[in-house]
Amino acid sequence: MLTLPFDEPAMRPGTGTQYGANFPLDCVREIKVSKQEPFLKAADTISQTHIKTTEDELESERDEDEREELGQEDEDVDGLPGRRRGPRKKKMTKGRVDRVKIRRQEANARERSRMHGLNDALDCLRKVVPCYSKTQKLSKIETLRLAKNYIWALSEILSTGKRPDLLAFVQALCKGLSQPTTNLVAGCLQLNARNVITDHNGETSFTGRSPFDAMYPAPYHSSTEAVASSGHGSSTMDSAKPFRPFSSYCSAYESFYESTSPECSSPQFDSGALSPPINFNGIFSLKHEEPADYGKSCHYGMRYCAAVAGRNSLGQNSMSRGSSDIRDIHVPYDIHLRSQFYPMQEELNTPFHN
DNA sequence: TAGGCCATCTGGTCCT
DNA sequence: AGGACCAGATGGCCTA
Repeated sequence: MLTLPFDEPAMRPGTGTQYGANFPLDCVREIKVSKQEPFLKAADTISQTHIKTTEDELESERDEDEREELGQEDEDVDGLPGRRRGPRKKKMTKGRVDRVKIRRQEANARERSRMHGLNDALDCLRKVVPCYSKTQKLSKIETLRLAKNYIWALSEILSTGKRPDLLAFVQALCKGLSQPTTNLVAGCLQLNARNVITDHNGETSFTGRSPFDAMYPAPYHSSTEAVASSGHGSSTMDSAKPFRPFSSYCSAYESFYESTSPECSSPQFDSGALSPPINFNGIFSLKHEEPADYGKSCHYGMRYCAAVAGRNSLGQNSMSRGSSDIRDIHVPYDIHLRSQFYPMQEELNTPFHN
């Protein structure tokens, strides 16, 4: 018989709600110990403790099943031997029931593992779209929508080579997002969230006094102030703190287009007291600071930077504004510093290559 | 308390 | 046969 029968307390429904009613607690302990492929281990545990240790017993049960199929099942349900139609249905002996249960648990473990992999990938995606926060994560669907909008918006910038309207950029990001997420993104980008409204069709619209006022509602606002002025609750304000503030996008944006915004040219900004974490989501970055997950994001960014670096002499600050040729787009950030990281690149990308 | 989001289980389908 | 993938069902948690 099985070493851990299903009528054991550990296997009863309700004893391990996090891992499902039928998931053995021993496996849970192993799962918590091992972060890598936890549920494969769990499946192994099931396999080894339930299958390998009872191999002989199962073998004998298999023989028993075969005997039943060959012999006893000749007497069909009607009690009329030799008169059965359709595929012969195997009788569910206790051994077969147990094996089905084990297979089901293994499949559940694989499914959990698969979903965890999917969630991990989604977490990676959250880190490379605007508005990343460890404390207040975007939902799955909003992450996908924001990523789609972000790709679209960046593609527009690259294809046109023109300075896009900043508000339009944010509106493009928020298109199709729920109002709470729109508020969140607007807060992250230090826009007045009240001015970016999502209608029933998911279209974003501007309702502020003027685009300039919406972007720069005060001589200089910290991220929390900007969001607080939106009147959309302190939760957004508090949660905005760990976000990358828009000044990071703003500075990259301005460096890209050789112009300044009132916000970023403010004395406080210049003083460095509010030195922004410079990251354009791994695509552009300045030299000030590397995010904690730089190694992950640069996997995406470096490839792009390398492509640009191969065509342009980095360090030049000229840009042919309005050019539609991507080769003419100059990225004036310290990408050359990034190129110094090339020896590290393989190391950084190792997890991805594995 | 309703609704949103999520993790998990489960059975079906497809592919190797 | 077994694994991957998918979608529906279900229950828990959280928030407005």
